[in-house]
Amino acid sequence: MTATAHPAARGGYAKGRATREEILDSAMRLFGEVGYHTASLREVSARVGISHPGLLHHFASKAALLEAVLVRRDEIDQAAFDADVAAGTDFFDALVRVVERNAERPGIVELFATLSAEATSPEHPAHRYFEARYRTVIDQSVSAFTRWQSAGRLRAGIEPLVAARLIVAVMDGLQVQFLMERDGPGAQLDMAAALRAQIDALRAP
Amino acid sequence: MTATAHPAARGGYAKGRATREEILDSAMRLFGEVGYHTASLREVSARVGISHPGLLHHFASKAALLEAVLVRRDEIDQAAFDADVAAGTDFFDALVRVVERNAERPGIVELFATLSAEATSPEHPAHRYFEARYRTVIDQSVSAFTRWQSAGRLRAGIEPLVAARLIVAVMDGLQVQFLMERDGPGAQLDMAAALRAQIDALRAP
DNA sequence: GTCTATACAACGATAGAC
DNA sequence: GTCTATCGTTGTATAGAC
Repeated sequence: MTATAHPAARGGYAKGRATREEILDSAMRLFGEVGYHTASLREVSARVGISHPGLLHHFASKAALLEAVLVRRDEIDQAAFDADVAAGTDFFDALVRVVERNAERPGIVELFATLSAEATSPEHPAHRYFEARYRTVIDQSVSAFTRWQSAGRLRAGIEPLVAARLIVAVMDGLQVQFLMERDGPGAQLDMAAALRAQIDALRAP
Repeated sequence: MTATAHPAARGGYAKGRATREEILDSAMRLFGEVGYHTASLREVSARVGISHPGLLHHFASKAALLEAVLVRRDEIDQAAFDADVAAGTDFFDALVRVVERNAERPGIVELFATLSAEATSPEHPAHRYFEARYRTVIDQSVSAFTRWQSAGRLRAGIEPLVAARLIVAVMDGLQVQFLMERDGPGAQLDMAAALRAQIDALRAP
């Protein structure tokens, strides 16, 4: 089926680390395009120009490849978020900026939206990853809302934990609507604006 | 419109319908247990007691079987929702009751949460189904919030369309958190209570 | 350590017999 | 309407070239 490139065509064998990065790039792109389940290891390897057992030398399984993609993507996003917060940006403003950046990369949004739902199953290879991720984001949001509460800025009758879960739920849910309408007619959903409205709604009047 | 195309002119439907129902029952159960992708046609057919080409005689593809399951599930849910509204229940109270019922059926919640994310892709067999579903729910919510607005009950600065999208986003997002924590320690997430908090947050103070 | 080649069981789907 | 047989593709495992 595919014309497998020979090692010589790719510059020899001494490319271990570089090949790994190429695989990660290729996999992140393909997972984002067609989803994790639909993407095949043979297609990822073909795009890199190696055989699929060649890929499996760098990543022991498809699940391991997925996890590496997730960790890598998270490092990039987390770095941008941390930079914002370190620069003095308000926590929720920094969240809005994350959403703004995501709106520019539908492929990544699709990957995370699909995976966070799949990974809900305890047996899914990315389950522990997403569990930890949700715990972290919710904990940080609870802290921020608790500070609001102390300053009398949190809407009465809503606990910080519930507010935190609603914020995270809105970020997740908006992604699905954003993706669902991306090919349709009319103006596209502005996720960042909707998130701002949600933050306002949780603010004391 | 639907992809469940029957061979229009065919004689013997008498026994076919019963088998069809058995397949639908079995598929809905298995999809809910292990998810759409993990479930195999061979397993569904084995539970019914036929071969998998036998199943494919009733449903042209795995995707067509999925769509039939979704339509069937939706009819049941919609009937319960409509009954609530017909009995004079407020629109948002009826939504909360939908969520309450869902909390009793994690398998169905997982099926819908996973699929609504997957079906985001325009090529997915259930894409058109979910697109229509979202349009309907959002339209109904917009109507309800517009009535709120006329009565001065909608929080100032939030448009009915944005409020509607936030409600739907919260319902979707809470499902992911609910599923993600279902096997973990501690008390389980109360989706209905969180949805009530969200509705309160969108109410004029 | 890096990679190709090959084999395997399970999958969705199709063809044709009864 | 349901079967057996078969196809191409998938994730994965192993053997071995350099």
